[in-house]
Amino acid sequence: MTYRSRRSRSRSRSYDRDRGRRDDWGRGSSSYGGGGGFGGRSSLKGKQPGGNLRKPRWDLSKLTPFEKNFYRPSDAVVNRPKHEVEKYRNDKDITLRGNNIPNPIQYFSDFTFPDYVETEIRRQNYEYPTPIQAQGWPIALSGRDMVGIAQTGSGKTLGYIMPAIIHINNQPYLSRGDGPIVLVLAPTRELAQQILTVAQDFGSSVKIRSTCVFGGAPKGPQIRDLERGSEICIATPGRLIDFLECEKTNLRRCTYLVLDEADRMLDMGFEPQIRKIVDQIRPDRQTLMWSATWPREVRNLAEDFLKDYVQLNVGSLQLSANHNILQIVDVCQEGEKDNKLYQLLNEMAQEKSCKTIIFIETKRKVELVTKSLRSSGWPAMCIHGDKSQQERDWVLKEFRSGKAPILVATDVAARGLDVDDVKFVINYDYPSCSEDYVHRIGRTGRSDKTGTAYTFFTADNCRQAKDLIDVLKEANQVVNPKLYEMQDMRGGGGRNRWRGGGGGGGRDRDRDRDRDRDRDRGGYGGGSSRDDRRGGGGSGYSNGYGR
DNA sequence: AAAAAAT
Repeated sequence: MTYRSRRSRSRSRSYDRDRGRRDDWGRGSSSYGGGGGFGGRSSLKGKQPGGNLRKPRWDLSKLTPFEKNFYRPSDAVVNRPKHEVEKYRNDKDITLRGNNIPNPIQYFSDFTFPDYVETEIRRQNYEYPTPIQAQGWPIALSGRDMVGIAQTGSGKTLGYIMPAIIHINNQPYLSRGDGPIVLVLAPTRELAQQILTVAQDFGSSVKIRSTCVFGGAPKGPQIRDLERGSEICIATPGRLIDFLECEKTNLRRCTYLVLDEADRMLDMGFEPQIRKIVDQIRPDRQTLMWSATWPREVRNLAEDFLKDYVQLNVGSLQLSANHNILQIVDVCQEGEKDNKLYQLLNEMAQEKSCKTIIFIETKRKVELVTKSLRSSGWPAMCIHGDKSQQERDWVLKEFRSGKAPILVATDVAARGLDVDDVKFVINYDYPSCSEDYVHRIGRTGRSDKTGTAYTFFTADNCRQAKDLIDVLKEANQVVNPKLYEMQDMRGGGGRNRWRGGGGGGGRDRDRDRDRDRDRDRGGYGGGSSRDDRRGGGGSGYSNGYGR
């Protein structure tokens, strides 16, 4: 007997008994948003996104017993003995803040997983949970809210999808007209689709239906999926609000909310949309928020959306890149870039696998460079936000499969994209903030592989020099001496978006970071001195910058 | 100044 059937059978009687009253809360009138649920009819042309959505009046006292207790902590959680836990956390550079934090699980065997999860873990040949999963799963499975701060590629998608699937299996089946139980919000369409594949890999064997809701694609199929019932919905904000407004779906059944790449979504100005959506979800939901950084804006969002949450941080809070990546910075003139690019591509073409992403600042330049590459016979394709979604999907597919091993891209591809075997990242233009640099080069060196990042750095980028030097040093890379000259050209640290945006210079950021660290120490008593790892000096790399 | 995201 599967976990699901066991669970739902033991629960089904009380659930059925409650169904009559359930309608009071669900589709009925009394306590829910005043007559007919979400917003009025569709006389809403030309309004602001979500302007039509009314915030439901949540009357939690009128919930049925089941709804009140919509989730019971999973019996899959096993608490490890304490001394092992401390050792694990120290080894993995994991920091935590919060009350009553469940102990991590280090091996899959530490869990008594439901059968279907074990089957899936075996089928996909996972050996160990990643650190984010090892510490994140017990938290998520115990029903707690959490913030996970980790770079992408750390296994965080499965970190929230697996608990989501167990969560769903503790719920009654969807009825006609029910919206999703699990909602995942993501910043870009590509990322949303990528999360969908993880959800489907894991969920399909237990008949959990996942669907993806995003713009640029026909609405029909998405609406059909929602109407048929999907337990998991992964969405970019705009299209979801659209569907909520015209009542193609609703969030009345949603009890598990994931905000992925929260810092990115805030950067992109999604905050009002996110708030509109979250307002539609019952306040006693379980909320998981994921972010690569922990700036004030994200902290504020966490304070607003999460209750008594556990903050889990894997890796250091300072801006740092994956250490499996060889980072080479070429300080040069704008006009030299094209020749240098061709030179690099020629060298790379010698390698066996040579999937390469070239990042360029503007959509127009992306087009130009792609054209020039193609006319020289390079198998390059490009992706940016002005292309039709169809084209974006197709290009990405060709790149993933290796048919088109050179991808020229704007920052639409900078974050979260998980493509196997990307060997090289070329920053043709240095990004506007160094955090994006870390994300871009993170497209290579995924899942313990190695990769190389070449970066063209011009005098125009000098205000970013200090951040870049810090990142290079932290990753024990050779620092091109010309970078120090660049840094001197404009004193240290320019303003950067990733810490508080307005007016934050390098010094502000250091202060911010120190305070974070102090709070960590106070919070759980063990704040390891992450910064001590800095300044590791030279590595064995002899690289050819400045060629 | 630019990128992303609903039509």
